[in-house]
Amino acid sequence: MGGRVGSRGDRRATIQDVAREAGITKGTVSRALNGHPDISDATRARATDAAARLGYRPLGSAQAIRTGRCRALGLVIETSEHDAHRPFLAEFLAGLSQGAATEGWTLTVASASEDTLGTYEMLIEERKADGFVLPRTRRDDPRVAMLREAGVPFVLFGRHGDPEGCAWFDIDMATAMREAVLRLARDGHRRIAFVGGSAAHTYNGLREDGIRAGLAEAGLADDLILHGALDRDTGEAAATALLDRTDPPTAFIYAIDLAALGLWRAARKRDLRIGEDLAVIAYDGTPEGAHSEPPLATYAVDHHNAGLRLADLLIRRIRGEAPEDLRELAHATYLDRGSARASKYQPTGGTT
Amino acid sequence: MGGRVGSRGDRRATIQDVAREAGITKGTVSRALNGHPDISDATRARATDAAARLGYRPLGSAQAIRTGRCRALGLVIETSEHDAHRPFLAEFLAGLSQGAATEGWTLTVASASEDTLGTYEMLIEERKADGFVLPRTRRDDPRVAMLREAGVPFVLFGRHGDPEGCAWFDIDMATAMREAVLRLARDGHRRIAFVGGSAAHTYNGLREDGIRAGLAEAGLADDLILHGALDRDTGEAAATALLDRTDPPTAFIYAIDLAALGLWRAARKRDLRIGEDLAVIAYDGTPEGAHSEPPLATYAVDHHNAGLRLADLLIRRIRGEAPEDLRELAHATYLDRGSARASKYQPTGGTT
DNA sequence: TCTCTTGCCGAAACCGGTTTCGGTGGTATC
DNA sequence: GATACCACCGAAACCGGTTTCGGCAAGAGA
Repeated sequence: MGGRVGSRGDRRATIQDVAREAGITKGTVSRALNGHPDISDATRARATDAAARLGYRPLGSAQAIRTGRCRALGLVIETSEHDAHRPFLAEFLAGLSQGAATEGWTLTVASASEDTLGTYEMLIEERKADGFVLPRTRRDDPRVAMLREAGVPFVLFGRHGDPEGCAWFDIDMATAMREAVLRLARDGHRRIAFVGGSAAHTYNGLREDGIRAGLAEAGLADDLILHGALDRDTGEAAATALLDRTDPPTAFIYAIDLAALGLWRAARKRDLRIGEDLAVIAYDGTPEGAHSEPPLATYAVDHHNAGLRLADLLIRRIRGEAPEDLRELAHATYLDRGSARASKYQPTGGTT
Repeated sequence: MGGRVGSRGDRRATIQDVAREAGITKGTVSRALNGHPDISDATRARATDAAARLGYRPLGSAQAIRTGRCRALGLVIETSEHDAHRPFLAEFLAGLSQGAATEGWTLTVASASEDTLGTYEMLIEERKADGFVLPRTRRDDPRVAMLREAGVPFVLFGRHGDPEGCAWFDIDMATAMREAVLRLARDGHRRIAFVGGSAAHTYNGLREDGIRAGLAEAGLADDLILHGALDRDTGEAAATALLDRTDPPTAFIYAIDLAALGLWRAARKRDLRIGEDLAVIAYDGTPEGAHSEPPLATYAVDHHNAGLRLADLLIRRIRGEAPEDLRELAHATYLDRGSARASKYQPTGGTT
């Protein structure tokens, strides 16, 4: 069915077959196909033609043993992490492997529950990956230190405290959060709370920075800032703490969608209605947000694209480009949904 | 830092180094380490000792070129699939790669948006995987036909219409669904609906079989069966259609959690309350189900364990065990939550 | 016309393993 | 005591590529 034109039975074509077909030696075929300069155009054409005729594709492991490159990107998923990133994993993986595939690379996935660094070391030692994508970067990330010292290429999804030697792709989340503040302030809110996530991760500081910038720009107080809300339960707890203050917020910004959904429960217990008494905007773009009542306004991240870009950046890093040239910042897109409004505070509605 | 004891500088130890260290030839080391019978115990001990001293680990790609095995499991995720399985992907992947790791294998992930079979063929052609895990099996699955013909080992997560030559791991979902029917019937429900998912996939028929068995056992009619509910919207549509009948159901069983959540909206529009006027049980165990009001009763699947088992089965399949010996059926665990009750129909409550 | 480059390619070594083949020494058999 | 057999290991081929090295022929310069 496939229609392979193997020179001999059903075996896959080897470089020897190509050499025979083209009437040159296998060494020459190798150099021709890999673009070495000391091959004439005519010979190169004969090699590529013969390769195409036979459907030749070099065997990755065979090249790996000489070149030391296996043309695979590594990704280690940490099962101990809180699962805020779970919903995106499929999109992200698809983007990564698709980006790798366009260059003929593959994606090697490993998981680590405890000894994360050991997992990386094993993959390096056994040459299962030429470089790594590091998701969920921490402010001071041990993986960065380790890979830096080992001289193994890597690219961050997120940023790092010390960007020296780091290539990265990230979302301009500070701008998004600043925008969120200004958006709510424009609607008349004067008491805007921010509920952050994990303090150890870089995203949290960056989002807080944006919040503080927005608050300053709007001339509002920054006394309603909390952290540590990672899921629905902790998000509810944070909301409860804030709503119980003497001068409670009328609007919330959450660093994480899933945590924001905890506000619904906290609000119900106090007979406050989101979209009327309270406004809330979050960040991530998880599918669940679209199904709450009212739906959750959020800054959505395109994780498929993130995977695509990270694969490209990492491959270029492995090929030797300078990390300083491999840094990209993309934007989150605002999904304007019901939860962002609080009719009590709308210009058309009640008082300020 | 790592403390490798490489015989020469920082280079990783090769089989030559081990041979030198043990005072035997590299061929003998290879045979000793791979358990060939024609090696004396004494020599084998010297080889393993030397290997341990040097921290030797064979280079996968080097073995691959001779043995034809790369010691990697392949997984192709189809991005075009509806995203009912997304929430589990992280757990599932973790299980798979962990299961692979225990045998020293790795997991190669690729994605396919259109040409799924082509993706498999490419991975086979380039020997990026020794076998495949096929998730979301269809009743008549083209991947099975292709891999069967190509002679490439595979293992199904789910079952197949023609089990010939198929190894698989699956959940005994028929029993779960049958139990669900009996559970609801015991609570006094006489009108029990079943809302299935994708008819092309095997899971749907198996779940329907269980439902019908349960209905027959309870002596109830099977006129409330619908299919095609894959997400919240289609789940709501199915619920609407059923509730609008002249003799509507008082209890629902959904084949998919996510679809079951669509019942909440349909019920609200009719002023029916789940946990009071209506009972619902679903299947999957998605995290979202725990946060609805009332929480969704469901048969939860341990996807991490599924990954673990599938990795083990596939590796054994690749090593040559007969597919008939590589079939496992696990059980879903019932999460008894609020949505399963309908106080109107409880023995303590109203009439039958 | 002769030498010196230079472009281009073949031959062979090499990468790190696995596998085949043959030979050695020791023990059992006649 | 000669032969057959067996357990065991060294030597070398092999897997499918890449890379080094050297030589040949053509063109440039004297």
